[in-house]
Parts: sequence; structure tokens; C-alpha cells
Amino acid sequence: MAKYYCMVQRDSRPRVDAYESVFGALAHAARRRVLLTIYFNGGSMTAGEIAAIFERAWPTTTRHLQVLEAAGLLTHEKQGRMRIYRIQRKRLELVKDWLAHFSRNGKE
Amino acid sequence: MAKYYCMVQRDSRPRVDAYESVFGALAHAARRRVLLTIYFNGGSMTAGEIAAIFERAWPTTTRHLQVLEAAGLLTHEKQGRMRIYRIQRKRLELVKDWLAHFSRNGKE
DNA sequence: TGCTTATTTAGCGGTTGTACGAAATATCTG
DNA sequence: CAGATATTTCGTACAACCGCTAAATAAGCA
Repeated sequence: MAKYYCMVQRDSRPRVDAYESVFGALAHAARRRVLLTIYFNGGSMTAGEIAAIFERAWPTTTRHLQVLEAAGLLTHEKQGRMRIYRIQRKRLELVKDWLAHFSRNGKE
Repeated sequence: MAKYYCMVQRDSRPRVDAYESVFGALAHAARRRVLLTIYFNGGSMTAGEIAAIFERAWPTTTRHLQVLEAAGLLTHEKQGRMRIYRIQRKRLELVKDWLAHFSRNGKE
């Protein structure tokens, strides 16, 4: 009866949850597009600018923005009655970190 | 009335669909764990070995394997009555490719 | 104050995803 | 062939997700 590496991460729970929320957020095409759109428009946009670009109803976009923010991929600040969403590129590195598991040098 | 980059990818549909399936597959913790587990066990494992490690019922794991395979992250071959799943590391580079959009040099 | 603009919250159908147990398929073994 | 092993397919129940409309909140403006 052979033994296998199980890849359960018992500790570092915050990191596990972080993967969960980040990968979850990136799982939807609209949310990936939101990130790209904000990024290519200089890193920040108001909710209205974002919502105007997408076909969905505004509340739908709001929801996506919230998912992205919960994942730490966006932050927002108020400016008057507008909310400015700013991309957190650093957070995307979590994905890169996860991918790095598969690039141990020494393996083909 | 300002104009914004919209980030709609009208062409290259296969690539868009590929993102969809790959990010979708990675959105579930169990599937991410399957990939890591197979990778750290040498790149391939039988369905039974994989199913034995996870708490879920076997049919559930089968489904996850199918999702991963549909995304191109795994392939399988039959060997007798066993099915050997093999990781396709190359496919993970799609994720890296997508991330690369956010690392234009010249930007802070 | 009352009207407009900006944006979110609430609530509700519809679709999709997840997990399970039972049954089916396929292969090996005696 | 009969039985055991390996794995998937099927059918179902439940939860999560998505998108919508209507209503609420909040800020700016006359």
C-alpha cells in the first residue's frame, strides 16, 4: 500500500482562504475583464465608468466589484458621491506564487 | 464624455474559452489540490490513488478530474482497468500569460 | 428643501456547480 | 463464467452564483 503526498495545507489558513477568494474572483470572465479594463485605464476608475463599459445592469457590476474587492484585487475610496476603484496588482502575485509550485527546477 | 479601453476580445475566441475553462477549473480548492498532488507524486497518478487521498466520494473526484481534463490541465490514458491521469503543466502557462498583461514594464 | 446624480442593497427567479448513493461498464483473475 | 477490482455514468438534492428590477442611501446642486 503506497503512500502519496497529500498536499493538504493544514496551517497558513489565511493563505489558503486567499487562494480561494482570488481564484474564485478570477473564475468569471466579466471580473477578469474588469481588472484588465481598470489596469489599462491607468489603474483606477469610478464605479460608473466601469459599469458604463459593461453590458450588464449596474447592480450586477457592483456585485462583481465587491467580489474582486473581497478577494483583495481591488480597493475603493470615496470621492464625493463617486467611488473610485483601484486595482491591487500586488494581490495578483498570489496566483503567480501558486503557479510557482509547479516550476521546481530540476524537474523536466 | 470620456472614452475608456474596453478590453473586449472580439477575436481569438479559442483563447478566451481556454481562459474560461482553465480559470474555472482552478476556482475549486479540491481541483487545485488534485493538480498539486499529482505534480508532487511525479506527474501522474491513477484515478484510484487520487480518489483515495480525497475525502469526497469517488464519483465526486471523478467529476473534478473531468473538469480538469476539459480544461486541458490533465490528460488520461487507460492501462488495463486503471486510468492514469497525467498533469499538463504547459497548460498552466495560460494563467501566466494572462497575468502577464499586468506586468507591462514602464508601469509602476 | 427638493431634484438630480452616483452607487449600493434587497429580493427574486434561473442556471450552474457540487456532492452523494446506486447502478453501469470494463478489466482482471480463478 | 463468476466474482472481484477500478472507475465512470446516472439521477437527485442542495447550495452557490448570476443577472435583473425596484428600492434605498448618499452627495451635490438649485
